[in-house]
This record gives sequence, C-alpha cells and structure tokens, in this order.
Amino acid sequence: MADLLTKRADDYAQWYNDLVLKADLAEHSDVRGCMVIKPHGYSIWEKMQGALDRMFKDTGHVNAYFPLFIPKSYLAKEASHVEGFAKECAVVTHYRLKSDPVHGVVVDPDARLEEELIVRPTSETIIWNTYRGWVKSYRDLPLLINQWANVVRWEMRTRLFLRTAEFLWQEGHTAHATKAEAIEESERMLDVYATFAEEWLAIPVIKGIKTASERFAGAEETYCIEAMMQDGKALQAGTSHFLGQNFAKAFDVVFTNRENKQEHVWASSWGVSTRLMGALIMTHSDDQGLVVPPKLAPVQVAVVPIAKNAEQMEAIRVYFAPIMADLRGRGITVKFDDDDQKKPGWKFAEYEFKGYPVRIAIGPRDMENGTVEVARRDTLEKQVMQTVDLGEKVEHLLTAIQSNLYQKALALRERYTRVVDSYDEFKEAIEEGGFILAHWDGTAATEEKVKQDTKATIRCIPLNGDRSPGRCMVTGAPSNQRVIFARAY
RNA sequence: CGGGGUGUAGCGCAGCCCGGUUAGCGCGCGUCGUUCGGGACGACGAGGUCGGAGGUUCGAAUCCUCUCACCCCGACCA
Repeated sequence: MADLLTKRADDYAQWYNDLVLKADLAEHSDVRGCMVIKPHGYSIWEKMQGALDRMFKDTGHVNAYFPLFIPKSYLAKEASHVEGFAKECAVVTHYRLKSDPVHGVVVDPDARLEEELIVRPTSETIIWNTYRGWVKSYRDLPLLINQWANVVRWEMRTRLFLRTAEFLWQEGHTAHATKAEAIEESERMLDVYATFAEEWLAIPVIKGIKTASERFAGAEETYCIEAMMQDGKALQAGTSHFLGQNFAKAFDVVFTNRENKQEHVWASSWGVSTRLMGALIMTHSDDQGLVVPPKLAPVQVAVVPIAKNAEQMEAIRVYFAPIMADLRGRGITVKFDDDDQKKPGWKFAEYEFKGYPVRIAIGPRDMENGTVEVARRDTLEKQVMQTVDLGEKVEHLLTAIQSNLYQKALALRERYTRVVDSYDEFKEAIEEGGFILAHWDGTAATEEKVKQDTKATIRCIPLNGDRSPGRCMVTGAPSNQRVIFARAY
C-alpha cells in the first residue's frame, strides 16, 4: 500500500505533483497553465478564506468588488508598476465572434475594441482610479477595503497552486491621510498574515522586508512572510506593501487635510493567494499523503464503522450517535462513513491519503468493550479509547495535532537554518538547502552576484532578527544585520 | 523562449525499431455472488476517431512530412 505516491526523498517535486492530483485537490485544465480546483482542495481554500476574512473584518476592513478588466492606459500610469507586469498580461482585443464555415467561430475583425482591456494581474490601477472619486476630505479616510478575486498572470511555467496563470486571492487596498498610518497598516496586515500562517496553517513564518530587487512593482516598501518547505526551499506566503503616494499621484487621488490643504493620500496593499495551498501541502504532508491541520480540514473526524451487514451498521450508528452529537456540539466536523460499497481497509487508506486529521474506527469488538479506535494523521498513531468523555478527548487531540504540526515545521526550519560568515561556506551550505543567515552589503550588485553564482536570493531582511552588525560575506563591506538567503519557489 | 520527453479505454502503460487482417495488459467501471478490524475475491460484461492533418503502401498505432497539446529541466515571475 501507499506506493501511489512518489517518495519525498526520491523526487520532491514529483511527490508534490502526485499528491495534489491524487489527493483530489486540483487538476490541470485544458487551458494551459490554468487549474481546476476540486472540491477537496477548494474546501480547504474556503476555510482559509473564512478565517482570513474574519481577521480582516476584525481589523476594520470591508469587502468590495472591482472589475476583472482594466483599461490598458491605466496600467501605464505608474511607471514601475507597468514595467513589472507588462510581460505577463492577458489582453482582450475584441468583443464579438462570428460563425465561420471552416473554423466554427472566428474573432469578428470588425469588433476590435477602441481601447484594449487587460485582464487584471492585480487591481491597484482600477482601484486607485475609483478611489479618486471617493476621497475628498481627511474625513473620508482611512479607506480600508479588501476584495476576493481571481487574477491572471501569463506565466511561462506553471505548477498547481504554486504558480498558475489564473489564481484566486484577496487583495486589500487602503488609503490613509498620513505616511505613518499607511506604514502602520502595512505592518498590521503583515502581522495578520503571520498570525494566520502560524495559528491556522500551522506554518512558522519569518516576517521581513524585501530588498529593492524583490520589491513589488510600484511599492516603496514590500513586507513579506517567508516559510520553509520540507525540501529546504523558501516560499513567500504573503506580502504587504507600503505604496507611498505613487498610485495617488498616478491617479490624482487627493484630499483636503485638517489645515485645508490639498494632499495626495498614502496607500497600502496586501495579498495572499491560493499559493497558500501549496505552502500548506509542502509543509505538512508526508509519503502517506496529504496532512491538513485540523483548523483547516474540510472534515476533522472520519468515522469508519466496521460492519458485516446492515444490522451491524445500524447498531454501530446507534452506538455512536451520542458521541457524534457530542462532537458536533463542540464544533467538530464529523463524517460517519456508512458507505457499504467500500471496505474499511479501503476507507482507512483513503482518509489517510486525503489528510483527515482524526479517524475513528468502530467494530463489533468495540461495541462490546465500550471503546473506539482513534488514529491521528500527523503521527499515524492508533490507540483504543473508552467512549467515556470521547468528545473531550477528541477535541484535545485535534488541538494537539494542530500544535504538533506547527512544532514539527518549526523544528525543521530551525534544523535547516544556518549562520555563515564566508562566501565559500555559503556556497557549500546553499547546496544543502534551507535558510542561510549571512551579512550583505546592501547592494543590488552583490545580491545579483549571489543569485548568478548559487541561484539563491535574499528572501528578506528579517524584522525580528539578530541586529548585530558585521561584514558582507561577499565584499567585506559593512553590514547592519544578517539577511536570509535561500533558494525559493 | 531554448533543451528534453510524452500523446494508444476514465487512469497507468505495452505494442512502434522490424507495417499484416478481431489493438492488448493492470487498475477503475457495470451486474451477480461470497466478503468486510489496513486499499477483498470469483464469474460475466461494457468501454478505443491509437493527439490532429497530409503522404508512402495492396495494407499504417507502427514508416515519412507537417502540426497541436501537455509534462519535465533552464531563463522570467507571487
């Protein structure tokens, strides 16, 4: 059993691809680079959305929705922004088809758009163009808006969840009266992401600032949370940007301040995407299949009755009914799998593969003994438990699994984080993967040289890192603090 | 956009080099029966434009030309 899946040690990338497909999370569509997110995968995404949305609301944000299409001219209004996205935009040029005897339908050449439309790669431009009409006075600020949407970036090479041409995300776009407030907002949302990653995804993250070369096109400062996958590679799990007045200036968004003076507003934007699904999968899953933290599991407890016939099935249902009610009363999601077409062994393997956090098996022996068999997905341990107080025990078990997954991920990150001081040492260390803390002279040239030499990039300048100064490992020039180098997704 | 690879049943593959008549195998699927505490077994059965278009040939999954799609590795990117 379980040779359905490539082993992580044999081929990590292949393991990931196999897992996404075989655990029914997503599949490739007929459209190149675009995926179909299947119910099991989408259900996890919905849980993420739910938790994040509550956190956004709790920090004063509201949701809205802006158009999928952006007039081409808008994109051009902010110079570095257009430069950042121009190479990967899908463009709508026509608005009509006509039937054709040979090809079925063809684009109607008479239906060319006056101004071509860009399928949004991100929505700053259309949103700031709209905000112009909404902001007149400091009394209209701050504007704290989020949208859940799809965006399109025409990527050369795609991977399910990690990089697809179309993906789902949320993008927050806020407007503020002062620079300090906008920066505070960027930092607040970075904290929200970090909390979400650690408490829900059970992924430890490092909060940091991107270097100029990794910065969002159009931002003054880009903040990020960086996570480490099981193969030691880094994955950016969320970003938050302080946009300064760049978009306000480009779209002429001004307000009257308390001194009755006209001023451009200050902005932030922040987002996380379905890429988090990739992060979740690569952080916790194993050679037996998917592992999902209880807080995000579509169903937390799978109950497998072991029955020879319909009467036994019914007896088990009755036996388990009060426990089921207790579990549900505690807010635990439970599936009682009474499908008589599948054997128990098949179900065990299936629930394991799909990452159900807890599985409870009940057979005739259990009914005699007043027990059930409880298996936890994270450690694959099984134990027989008395049904007395089972609801409470399962509740604790789910909490324990959530916390164990986080601790395991944290332990892995710590094991693969190293401090180096010389470039030779660095080159050796980077081959083994993981995060490398090293001094950097702050120049793009050095960063680029390291990238050319080793394929590693600066993932971030950590916000909470060791601030002791030193000398750049490459040039020997003075450095304020160590930064994180890694190979990244 | 460069390099490599793959397209044959829902999925995974064999057959192709060396052309030959009803195109196979495993899994899955359907019916029936026996099973049911870690992916059960038997019997019977359904399911195919061999990616597409041209060509060579008496005859093409197989040979030739063109083409499309996808996957993997690089460059680019969340």
